[in-house]
Formats: sequence, C-alpha cells, structure tokens
Amino acid sequence: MLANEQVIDGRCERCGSEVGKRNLSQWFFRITDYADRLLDDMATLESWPERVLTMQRNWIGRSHGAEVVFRVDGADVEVPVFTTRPDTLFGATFFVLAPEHPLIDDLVRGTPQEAAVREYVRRTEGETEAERLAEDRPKSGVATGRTVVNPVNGESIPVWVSDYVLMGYGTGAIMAVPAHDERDHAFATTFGLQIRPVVVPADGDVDVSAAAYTAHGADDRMVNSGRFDGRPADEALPEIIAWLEETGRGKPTTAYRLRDWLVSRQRYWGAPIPVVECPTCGLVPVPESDLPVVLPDVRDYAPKGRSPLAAAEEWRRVPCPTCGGEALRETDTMDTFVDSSWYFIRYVDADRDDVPWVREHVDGWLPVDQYIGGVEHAILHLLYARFFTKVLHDAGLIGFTEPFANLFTQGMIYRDGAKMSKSKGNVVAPDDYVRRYGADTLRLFTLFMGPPDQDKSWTDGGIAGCHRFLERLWRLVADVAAVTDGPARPTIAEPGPLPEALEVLRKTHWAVAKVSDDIERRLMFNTAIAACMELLNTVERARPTLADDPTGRDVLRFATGTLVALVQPFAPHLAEEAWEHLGGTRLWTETWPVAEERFLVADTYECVVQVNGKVRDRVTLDRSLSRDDVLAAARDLPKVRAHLDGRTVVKEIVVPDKLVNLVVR
RNA sequence: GCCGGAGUGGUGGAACUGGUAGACGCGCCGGACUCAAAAUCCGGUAGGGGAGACCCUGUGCGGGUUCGAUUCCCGCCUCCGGCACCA
Repeated sequence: MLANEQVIDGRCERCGSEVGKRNLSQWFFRITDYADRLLDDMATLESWPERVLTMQRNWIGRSHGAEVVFRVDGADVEVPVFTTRPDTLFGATFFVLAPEHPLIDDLVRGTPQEAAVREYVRRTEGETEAERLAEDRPKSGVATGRTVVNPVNGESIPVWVSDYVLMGYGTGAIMAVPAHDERDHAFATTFGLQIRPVVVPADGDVDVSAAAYTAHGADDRMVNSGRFDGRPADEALPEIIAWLEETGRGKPTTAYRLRDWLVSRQRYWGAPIPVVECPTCGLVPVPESDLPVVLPDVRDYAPKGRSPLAAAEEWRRVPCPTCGGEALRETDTMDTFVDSSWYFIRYVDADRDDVPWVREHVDGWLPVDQYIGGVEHAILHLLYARFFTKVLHDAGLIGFTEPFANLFTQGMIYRDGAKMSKSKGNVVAPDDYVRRYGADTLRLFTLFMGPPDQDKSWTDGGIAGCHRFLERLWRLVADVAAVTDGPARPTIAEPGPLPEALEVLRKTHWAVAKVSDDIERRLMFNTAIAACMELLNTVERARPTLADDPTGRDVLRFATGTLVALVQPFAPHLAEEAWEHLGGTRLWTETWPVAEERFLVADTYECVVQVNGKVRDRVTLDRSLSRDDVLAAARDLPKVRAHLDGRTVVKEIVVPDKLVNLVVR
C-alpha cells in the first residue's frame, strides 16, 4: 500500500495509522536502474538548495564495495554478501542471513535447529516495521547449525539468522566482522561469538573486546590476515578485491539504499494500472489505443484490504488484448505521486485530448525555469519527477533530462511545533486573521516574517504592524487624492525647486529598483516590503511640504502611485482600490514601474572615514572629487585629525564613493 | 552515529561582491492630542563608561588571513532539519 518513503516511524505519513505487513504481488517502477543517473546528474542542478541535494544523495545511498561469495559447507550452494570493507574479510567470524532470506528453508530442513529457526523467522515476520526499527534494540538471532567457508582463508564459520540484517539491502546476507563493525560487535557480544581484529592502527594493537575498531587510519596495518599481514590496510583493500575477482570468489559492486518504487495502491482514487491478466497469455499491457483506462463508477470507495475496483466485476471483465479470450483487469491503482511526476509536462499541452503532449511544445517550454515547493517534497515528489523525466527522455518523448532547472524550497510555518499545512489541518487558521485584518494583511505579514526559504514560528505580535502599514498607506492615498489631481502615476520630467521633491523622487526610484530586484532575483519579499515601508515613511514626512507646490504635488502623486504599484504583489486588493482612488482604472493591467538611472545616483555621497579600521567620522563629498581631494577632505576632519595627531600615516585606502581608511602607527 | 543548515539587540529579521553592524517591523520608554482612554502622530531604544563632546566593547566560543571580517580559513560549542541495524 505504501512506499518506503511514505512510512514515517512505522506509521503512514498521511493518516498516521500503524503500518502492517502483508504479502502481496504488486507493481513497481524500477527506479533503481536510474540510481546512478539520479545521483550523477545532480551536478547539473547548480541552483538547487544544498539540503535537498544532500537528502536525495542520502536517500539513494550509493556505496562502493565488493560482492564476496561464501560456499555452504556440505552443500553445493553459494551465498554472496555485499561488503564495503573487503579488507576485513579475514576477520569474519560468523555469517548472518536476513530472516526473509530464501535459502533458510533449505539450510535448516531436517536439522535439529529447524524448529528454533522457523520459530524465530515467524516471530520477526509478525513484528511491525516500528518494532523492528526501534532504537537501541537488543540484538536477537538464532544459530542454524550450518557453516559457510570464508573464501580468503578456508575457515568454516557459523551461519546465524538475525533481523538486524535487512533483506532489502545488498544480498540479504552478511559476513560478520565483529572487530570492525559495531552491529556485528553487539551481536557477537550478545551470543558470545569470536572477535578477531584484522586491521590495527600503526601505533600498536587496539582493544576490540569492548568496542569495534571502525576508524580508517592512514597508517592502519593488516594482522591475522595471512599473506596480507603487515600491509597497509588502504593498499590491501584494492588488492583483495582484485584477488577475489581473479579467483572467481567475488567482484567489485555498488549497493544502493534506494529501493524500487512500489506504485500499487489498493484504493479507488488513482490511475488504474493498465494491465490485463489473461489465463492463457499472462500479464498483457493494455494497448495504447485503449488508453487511458478510466475508473468505473462504484458505490463504495472505502479500501478494505483489497482494491474497491476488485468489486467492479463488469469493469474488470475484458477480452484479452492478445488472444481475445476472457481476461480480467488489474485492480490496483497507482500511487498519486505518479501523477505529480509528470503533471508539469501535461500542463504545457493541457487542452489536448488526442495525446498527452506534443514533444515540440514541451521542449519549447520546459524544463521549468523556476520551481517552487516545500522542503517536504525533497525526496518524494522531486526525486520521482526527476526519474520520470529521465524515463520519458529515454523513450524519446521529451528532449531534456532534468525537469526543474532552478528549485526554490519555501520553509514551513510552525506553531507549537506543528506545521501549518493543508494536510495537517492548518494549525494557524488563516480564516481568523482574514476576518480580523483581511487577506492583504495576512499575506503581507506572511511574506514579511523573513526569507521564504526559512522555517518560521508563527507569533501573533507582528501582524498588527503590517495592518498598520496598510492603513497608513490608505490614509496617504486618501490625503494625496484630496489635494492633487492628474493621472494616478504622472510622468516627472524635473524635480522642481524643492529639495524634498528630489529626495522623494530618489527614494521612489530606489524603492522601484530594490523591490524589483528583491522579487525577481533575490526572492526576498521581506526586504522588498521593508523598502515599501521606507518609501511610505519618506513620502509621508515630505507630504505637507510637497502639497504646497505645483511640481511637488506631481511628485507626491508620482511617489504615491508608484508605492501603490510596488505594494500590489503583496496586498493586491488594497492596491487596486487605492489605484482607483488615485484616479487610475486597473492597476493589474499597468506595466511594472521601471527605475530611472538618473534618480538612482546622487551627486554626493556620505564618505565614511576610518582610522585603523575604526569609523571616526563621516563627511558628505562630491562624487567628482579625485582620490587626493577625498584623502585631503578626510584628513582635514577635526575628529580624524585628533586620531592622527602625533602619528604617522603609513597607508591610505580609498574605496571610491564609499570610504577612506587611514592606517597610522 | 553520518550528512546538511543555522547561531546577529528584549523580539522577527537586515547588512546582496571583504568596506558605516542592527535597515524595516514588533515590543518597550518618553512626549503631543484627550476630561480620560483607545486610535493616531512625534522622539528615543545593542551593552558599558562619562556631566558632556566623546570613548570602549560587541554578530555562539577560540584562533588565523586582511588596512578592514557578521561575510573568507582552521578548531570547538549549541540549536534545527534529513537519514539511521543500509553491512
């Protein structure tokens, strides 16, 4: 019913009910075939957040090592194991099979241990996932009474069965090296098995009776390892792998933590898996001309351990696409993550009903330039979508191999530790705040709280401040509309005589540049909103003066109209109303304001003057001054002079239009 | 345990490319308006010293590079997130 990724602490990530085990034949996507490409292509995802890439990397969990074949004593059976530490092969003192290992039956049949082993296997099968993964769980296991031969030294070592070995990773069997693996060490200690060190640090022996020696010192040497004795461990490792390969007892291998993607769901809502089961032909895919398979109408949608579709008898019965005989449809439906893995491709051609999409259209629009989603999708949706894209590319259906060129992950909002999300019933109920302050205030505040990629804790405090800002903006608009007229945002050719007019013009153009950049490039809505607040403060301060002058009134209108336009993305309702109040019609059809270069740069700047790196004074200087003039002006400042008195200037640093630093001794 | 991310005032956060630390907001303090309160407006608000002009200290801790470090490098601490019996 669920994929590995959808089980959190042994519970369903959606509904929280306990996950149980049942044997079912189900459908998988072979995502493991793409493990290497999913990993390696991450190098091309330069702008993806590091944490997402890391999570995917961990999830795929590629590790290089070797497969080593052990032969069962007294039987013509070979059991391969996977190890990342072939250099510790000589230290293998026992061997462990996962309880689900298919070989167990044959190994114990008719032996005195058969009953005990079967009992143990039965017990572990009954355990829930949560029980089996519980932390600090004491090791359990049972001896089979059988032995296998260690290929490197011919030694016979006992075979045990234990649930600390997972059937789903590697080969479901391990060579146990208690001297150099913590888990094997714990097991050996529990059952009194031999612990033999084979890799030791250069400075002498290490006590492996208390704990495993798992470090990889650069000077580690081999001991108890036959002809490798005394060799540096890091040199011996590749030699042992080469030797295993030459003698046919092993080979280099790569193992992955990633499992195949279980897509079968025994639910109604989901795309039916388009397969027909025919008594004569077996499993037959539904021909393309009959796709898509559409869900039947059913009375009862509730899952009851088998798919609700199984009850739709008429829908199930179809002629076999191959032989035409009586056959039955597959009744599993697909995981809904399957749909979200390619919806963005379908969006490009959403109104077609003959084909899902036309390649030329899709290649023209995709990959998605900027994808935005929550971090919670880091390893589910985003990994699946990448996988689908590669599969569709390999099938020649699209021309690109990664779906999302740039990824931005927004943080989550928490209150009292619970996340604010659709699926968790919105702990911070927006409705209350919408009722109290309106949707504009809520939206503005949500964006003002901080950078959108960070998690946030909701606090009621600040929202009133955002509401106050919008009220002040509204009052400004009303005041300006009352004392001026003309277009909502007039064109300003010259600032006129008032210094306030120039200041307001500069601030307005500064805000346009800042807000545009914050929205488009930086995705920092909090600082964009702060810039709007600054502009409001400046305009409000200058308002009485500007209102008394004809050009000033134009500037006032211009600044106010611009401010309204800049606020529009964050508070659209109020902005539209305000725009109309200023005499405009539809703000959302206007073009975005553009900052004028001539108002962005002033003739003067405030030069910071440091002595030995410490700020001692500031002075307003003309931009046109030469380096020498700047230095002279700086040195002439009384406060600076006091710090230079009786000392020698050994270095003068001038950062143009910014600061001067005088280094004295 | 492994892997990521982050530590800045009372508080959310800002400082984008190594160049004025604390923008903007909240809170708090003082003032104006008011019979009073609310709302609104004005001023103040990193810490310490000083009557004051000013001075010193300060971006988790300890070092380093640099004329100059919240920003770069090395070593630690703490918190958050992901994975976790993965051989």
